[in-house]
Amino acid sequence: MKLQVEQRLASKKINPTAMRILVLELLLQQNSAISMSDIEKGLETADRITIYRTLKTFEQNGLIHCIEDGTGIPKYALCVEDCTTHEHHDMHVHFYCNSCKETFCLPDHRIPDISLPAGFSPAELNLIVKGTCEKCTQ
Amino acid sequence: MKLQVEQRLASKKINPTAMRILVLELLLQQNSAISMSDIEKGLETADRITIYRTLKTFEQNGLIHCIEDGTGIPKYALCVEDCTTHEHHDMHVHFYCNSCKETFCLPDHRIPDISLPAGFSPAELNLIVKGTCEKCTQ
DNA sequence: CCAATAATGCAATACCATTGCATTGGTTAA
DNA sequence: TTAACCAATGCAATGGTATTGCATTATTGG
Repeated sequence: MKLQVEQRLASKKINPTAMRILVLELLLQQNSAISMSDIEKGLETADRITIYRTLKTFEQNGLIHCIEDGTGIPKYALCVEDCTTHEHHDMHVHFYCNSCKETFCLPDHRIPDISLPAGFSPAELNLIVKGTCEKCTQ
Repeated sequence: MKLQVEQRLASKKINPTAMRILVLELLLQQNSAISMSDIEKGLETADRITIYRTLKTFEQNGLIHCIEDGTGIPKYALCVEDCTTHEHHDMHVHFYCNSCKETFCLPDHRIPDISLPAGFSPAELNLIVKGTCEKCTQ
């Protein structure tokens, strides 16, 4: 278990400190994207600023990606294994549930091509679908 | 001119006060979505809180819509004429230019249908395309 | 014209991101 | 083993924005 976590950090060239292992373990347990304060609540010992910098480090090294789901509060989720630092730009769909307020990555649902007006060249796509999630529909 | 502005307010059941006319006129002049502080800078006399509440009123009455373009700073733009309060949810594409930092509505470019996993029911779509805009491409 | 209601402006609050700086901890070289 | 270095951490402080309370002013309806 812990070994896998450390390997995952190492594969992204991130020093496996105690704090980073804790944060990564917490992220691995999630099935939805979580905010900085979620992480702060999930860890007894941690200082907000340390978590903030830990997430920045993870993001820069392509371990996680940041999602702006329209709430104004950034959420974080693990990238898929093979995403590289420069190309990990959320090319999949994110789903925000209006009921449980959770944000899900839908990595299998790629964003279809959009036709843009002449002169507009796209670099990055970010599609937020809001609605009701699987759990809350029942 | 001013008459048209007042009529537009009246059609959304918004009392045409001096401040609201000024803010709406400013919005009519834009060809991109602007933030609250943009409006504050654009108007000599205005108080930040009044603008804040004016925009909330406009939004509630379906005169403008709010765009979360991923910067964390909400932007506002006029809705198309026929949009109703409950159905004015940004079903078109927004474009954020990484160069000039402006946010454009592309109302003619509707978002294609997305297939979601079973149980997920969409209510609202929000697609932000980031890249380089017409002006900055040249 | 007056009373009721809505809108405004000021002050204050709260929240979150971000940075500076001092301290800790772990690794390397002498 | 110790000294020196670099990365990581934690505390304190700052800055920006959203948001609310309350008193004042403007607007509307009778």
